[in-house]
Amino acid sequence: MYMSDSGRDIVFDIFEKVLSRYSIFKNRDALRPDYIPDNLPHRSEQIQRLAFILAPSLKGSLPSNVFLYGKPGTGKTAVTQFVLSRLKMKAKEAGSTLAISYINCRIAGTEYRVLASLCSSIDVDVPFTGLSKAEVFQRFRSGLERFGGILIVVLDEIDALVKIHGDDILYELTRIKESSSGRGGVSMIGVSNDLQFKEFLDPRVLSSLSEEEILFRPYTADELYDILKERAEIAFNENVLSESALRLCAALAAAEHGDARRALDLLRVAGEIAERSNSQSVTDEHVRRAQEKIESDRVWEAIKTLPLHSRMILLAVYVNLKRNESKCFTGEVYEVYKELCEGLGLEPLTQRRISGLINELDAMGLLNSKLVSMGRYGRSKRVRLNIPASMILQLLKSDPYLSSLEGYVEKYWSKG
DNA sequence: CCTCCACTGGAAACCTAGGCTC
DNA sequence: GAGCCTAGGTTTCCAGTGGAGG
Repeated sequence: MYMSDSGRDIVFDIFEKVLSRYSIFKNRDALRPDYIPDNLPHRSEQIQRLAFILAPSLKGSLPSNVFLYGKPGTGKTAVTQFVLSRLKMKAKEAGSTLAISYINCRIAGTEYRVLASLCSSIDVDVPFTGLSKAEVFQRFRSGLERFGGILIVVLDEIDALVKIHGDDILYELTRIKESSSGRGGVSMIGVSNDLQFKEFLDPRVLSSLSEEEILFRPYTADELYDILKERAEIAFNENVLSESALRLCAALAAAEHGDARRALDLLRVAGEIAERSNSQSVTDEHVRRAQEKIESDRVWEAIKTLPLHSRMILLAVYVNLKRNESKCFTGEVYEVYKELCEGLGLEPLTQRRISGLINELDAMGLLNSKLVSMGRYGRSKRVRLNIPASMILQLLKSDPYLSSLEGYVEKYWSKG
């Protein structure tokens, strides 16, 4: 049996400590990103407008399509969920035939999956692959006819879908209204993080989708403070959170384009750090450490989910950087990458593909690549690592497949 | 002013994995 | 089982290019 110094069971010790300790949190869930509070500060205007637009659905007539846009963490999703949950309740009371389908386009990923998820919201079964899009759409259409009520479709992060797959699906959806006979139909709420996104849309789609528009400005530091204060009262026990820590959270998040989600994350993680270090209160220091932790978690999360060849590229960049200092262009990275592949008995991808993957890693912020011209000596991307070397070590250790390269990489570890 | 390097990045073709209908 | 569909990753092909050195 594992005994602590005092001779008691270590595990019980921990459990009892947690049970007996004056805890920091009263309700940690209130700081989670999917928590929808009963009050959304500084968003009453948007809530009222959205409610006003959607209200006709209770009487069986089709609401206008709405387009919500604003930067991440400005309350678009929260306002939508807030209004829709109440709409759902009222519809039940009033006995209206109303269905709501919430789809996050970035998570759904493809047009097909968006369609499939639309189908499932009106109880139409479709396989997750295999059908032509036209077929799925046909099933959706006839399912809708059978359903006979109003379907409110929320397309969250709609910009992600359109940028990759175009606006065909939106065009088809806006046309349903015209072609379907009688009552019922589809009403769309498009939600976009990208303010310039409208330029990607076909004018016909745009005019139909944005019959109404609601703009979400970034929160100011003061507004963020109000939001945090309200949540903190639900989430934390009394006198745990210092005023200055709260201010700091608001200020840090305001500096990052007024992102409320970020602000709440900061507060939650700061609370967790405080709790773990047995502190009685959450201080500025905890908030700063939370800031660092969130950033490094974000990076590690990105690395962890990287496909094998992208990981190899990170390694190759690292090794190449150690090997010959300043010079680090696509060609050299590719040479090192091929060596690593050989070491693992792996068929290397082409340089064209690697060039593309480097661009992807750049977009994720794990690498910095810059196109430079060296005149007579050609044109290439200068690549730099944008993550701490400790992450590379962590990557090597965590991936059983790559760990066999550890010795190879370590040769260059001490250098530089 | 011209050349020519070492790539870049667009486009299309190809491959695989899944799944439909008949 | 043949013949068709799609998504997603990859390869193949190739025209295009900024600027140092001639």
